[in-house]
Amino acid sequence: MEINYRDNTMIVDGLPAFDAAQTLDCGQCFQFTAEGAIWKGITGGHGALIRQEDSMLVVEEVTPNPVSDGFWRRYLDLDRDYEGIMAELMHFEPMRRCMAYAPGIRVLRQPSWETLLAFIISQNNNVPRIKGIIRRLCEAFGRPTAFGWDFPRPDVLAALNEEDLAILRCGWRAAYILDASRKVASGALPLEEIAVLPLKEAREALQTVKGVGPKVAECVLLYGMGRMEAFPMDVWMKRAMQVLFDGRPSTIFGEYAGIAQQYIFHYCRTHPHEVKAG
DNA sequence: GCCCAGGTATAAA
DNA sequence: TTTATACATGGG
Repeated sequence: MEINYRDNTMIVDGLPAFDAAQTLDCGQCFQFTAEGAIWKGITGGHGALIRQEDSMLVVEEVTPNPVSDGFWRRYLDLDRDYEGIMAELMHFEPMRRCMAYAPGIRVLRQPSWETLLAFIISQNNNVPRIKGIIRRLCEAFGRPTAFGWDFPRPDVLAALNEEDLAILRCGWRAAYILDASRKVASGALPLEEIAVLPLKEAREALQTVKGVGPKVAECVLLYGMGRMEAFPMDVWMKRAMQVLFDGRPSTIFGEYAGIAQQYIFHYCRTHPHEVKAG
């Protein structure tokens, strides 16, 4: 793999196991939309156009940040050895099926604050509607840029009340958004510090937020804190584990349980009949 | 109209 | 400790 920076563009040649559509539209993040073959999104204050040309991944930063600052390199987790991880996961037969279906999924390393809110919003919800709520959240309370609206800061949301959030049309989750915002803004929930705690302690800290249960906490750890050993579990995954893996525990996947889970999740979402049939 | 969605808080058994 | 229910909104 070779990374080159030119003006405001990062060009990655020979990146294994990456497909923009599979990675950006598999339900792990909600701020990207496709316009033709170009994926457009803003996260962490960085707006970019992402496209693939032959063996190259092209990330064009369109907000006034230097693309060479490493944000997208970290976000896309370019330095992780996916070939090695996938070789390990290949030892499990059902994993082979899942990885063969969408071999271009990489688990993103998203900003923890955005991930926390996104997965609070995601509960008992569907992906199109989650995207809509987050878009309205950014448009109403985020910082406008030349490219679009950045994600709102916790202190901005902390000063609001439930009526202010009515425009989001997010239902009862408004109270959860406010509780998370206030805990982060006040310093009661230091996300950077929580990210490096032992897994059990990190889970407990996240779950002090109203509306954050075991599932949301696990998603924040995996997608927003770089904890690849975390393992988001939900009704789909429980069923999938039973059907595909005879109910064996997630620990069989070792330190990359979360990455394995993402392949399984995407497969189950797109093959509901197979999983339901059992 | 109907079912359901990357769940959680709450109460009850 | 486990199980049942309500919860706001709207996509399909």
